[in-house]
Amino acid sequence: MKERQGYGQFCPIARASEILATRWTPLILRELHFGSTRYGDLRRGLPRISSAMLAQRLKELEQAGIVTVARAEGAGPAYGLSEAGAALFPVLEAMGRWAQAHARADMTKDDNLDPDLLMWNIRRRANCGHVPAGGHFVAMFQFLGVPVPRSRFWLLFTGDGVEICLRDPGHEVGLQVTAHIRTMTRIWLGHLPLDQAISSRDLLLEGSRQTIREFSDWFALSALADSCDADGPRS
Amino acid sequence: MKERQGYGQFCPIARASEILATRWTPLILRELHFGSTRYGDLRRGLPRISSAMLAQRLKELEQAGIVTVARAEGAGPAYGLSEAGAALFPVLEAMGRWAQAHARADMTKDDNLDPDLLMWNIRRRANCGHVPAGGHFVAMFQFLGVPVPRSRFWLLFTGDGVEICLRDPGHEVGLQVTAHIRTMTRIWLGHLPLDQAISSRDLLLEGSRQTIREFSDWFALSALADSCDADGPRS
DNA sequence: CGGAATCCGGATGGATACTG
DNA sequence: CAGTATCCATCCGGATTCCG
Repeated sequence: MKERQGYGQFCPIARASEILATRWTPLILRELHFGSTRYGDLRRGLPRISSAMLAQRLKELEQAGIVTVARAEGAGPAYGLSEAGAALFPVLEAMGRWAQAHARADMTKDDNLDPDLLMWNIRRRANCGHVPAGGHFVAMFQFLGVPVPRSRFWLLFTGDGVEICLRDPGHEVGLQVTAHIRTMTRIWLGHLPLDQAISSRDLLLEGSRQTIREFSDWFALSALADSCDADGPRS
Repeated sequence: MKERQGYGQFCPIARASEILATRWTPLILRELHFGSTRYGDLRRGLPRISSAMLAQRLKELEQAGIVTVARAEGAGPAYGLSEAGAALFPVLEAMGRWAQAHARADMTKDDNLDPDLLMWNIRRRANCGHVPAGGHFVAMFQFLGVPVPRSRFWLLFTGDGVEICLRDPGHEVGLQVTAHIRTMTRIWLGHLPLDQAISSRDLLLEGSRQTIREFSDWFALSALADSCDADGPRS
C-alpha cells in the first residue's frame, strides 16, 4: 500500500488534514465512534461507499494508528478506534456543529433523505431497556415520500436488543409512526421539535395512550441533533 | 463546474465532510483565516498546491458560500471568509489540537521541514509594532540542515510592516538567529521551549543584550503552538 | 508579474463481479 | 460475511500557455 502524498507542511492542521481531508474518512470514523464494529455494519451506515474503498480506508487508518482491528477465531474482524482515533471526535463534533448552524437546509435535500439509513440510525439510538414484560414490542414506521418497498419498517424490541424488519414480524404492532421522510429526518436532526410535528399533524402516532407516552422513553434524537428553536412547522 | 458527488447522507458530519474532506481545502481555509487575501499569498502559504487546484478550490468555496471574493478595479481579487467560512475555524482548531497531541513527531519529519514556509509564517506573526526609532530593523535567520540557497533569510522591519529578504538588504543586522531547521520549527510549534533551546545551545541568538531581550517582544510562536512540557532538548 | 485556463499522465474513487 | 479483482471515470499534479 503506497503512502498517500502529504502536504509537505509542518503545520498541525496539515498533518490532521492528511488523515481527515480524505473522502469517506470522517464518515468511517463517525460510524466507529457511534459504535459500529463490523465491516457489514460500517457498510450499512455508509450505503454509498464501495466495498473496495471501505477496505482500503480501514487499512490506511489501521496503519496510521487510528483504527484498531481485533481478529478473532470464530468471527470476522472487529474494528474500533485507538486512543488517537477516539481523540478525533472533537473534530467530528465541530464539523457537525458547523453544519447544523450553517448548512441546515442542505442536509435534508432530497438526495440526502434515505429511510434505510434513518432507521439504522434510529435503531442505534433506540433505548432497548424499555421492553415491556412480554419480552418484545413492535413499533412500525411508515414514511411518505419514498418508494413503496422502502416505506415501512418494523422496529422489533426484544430482550436482546432492537432489530429492523422490512416485513411485518408478526407480533402485534404496539405503536405506529407515520410521517414524511423529510419530516422524520428533520425531527431526528433536531430541526423540528417532535411535539410541534405532532400538533401540526405532520407526524402521526398511533397506539395506546400509554404506549405513545412511552415513545419518548426509547426514541432519542440523533446524538448530533441540535436543540434549536423551531424554524417553522412545514418542511 | 460540476458539483462534486456528495455522500447522500442527512448527517451534519457528512455535509461538513463534503466541504472539508477534500484535498487542500482545510489548508486554504487556514490561510484565509490567518489573514492571507491574495492569490499569490495563498500560494506562498501552500507551496505544493498547483495553481489550477487553488483556483478550482477557491471557486468551489465561493459557490458554497464559504469564501468571499472582492474584485476591485486596480488590483486583483481579494479573497476572504464569509461568516459561514469563519465559523469553520473551530474545526480547524480541533484538527490542530489533535495533531499536536497525537501526531507530534510526524509534523517535523524531514519532508515537512521548509524554511521558506517557516519564514513566511514567522513573518505573519511577527509583531511589527516594535520597530526602533531609526525606522527599520533587520533580523537574520540562519538555518542548518537545508541547502545553502535556502539557509539565510533577513526579516526587514519597517514602519510599513515586515518583509522577507533572501539577500542581505544592506542595513545593519541587529539580531542573528541560528538553529537547525528542525529545532526552529519545533520551537515555532511549541514542541521545544525557546529558553530551553537557548540554554542547550541548539539556538543561537547574536546581538546586543537589549536586542536579544526585545526578541521575545516581536517573535510570537505559531497561533497553533501548544504549550507543552519540554520533551527533551534534542530533536 | 499576478491570476488564472488548458492539457496531459498518473493517482484516486466508484461500480460490479467474484472469491474463500 | 468480509473482503479482492477488475475496469472505467474522475481527480490531482505539473508544465505550459494565456491575458491584462
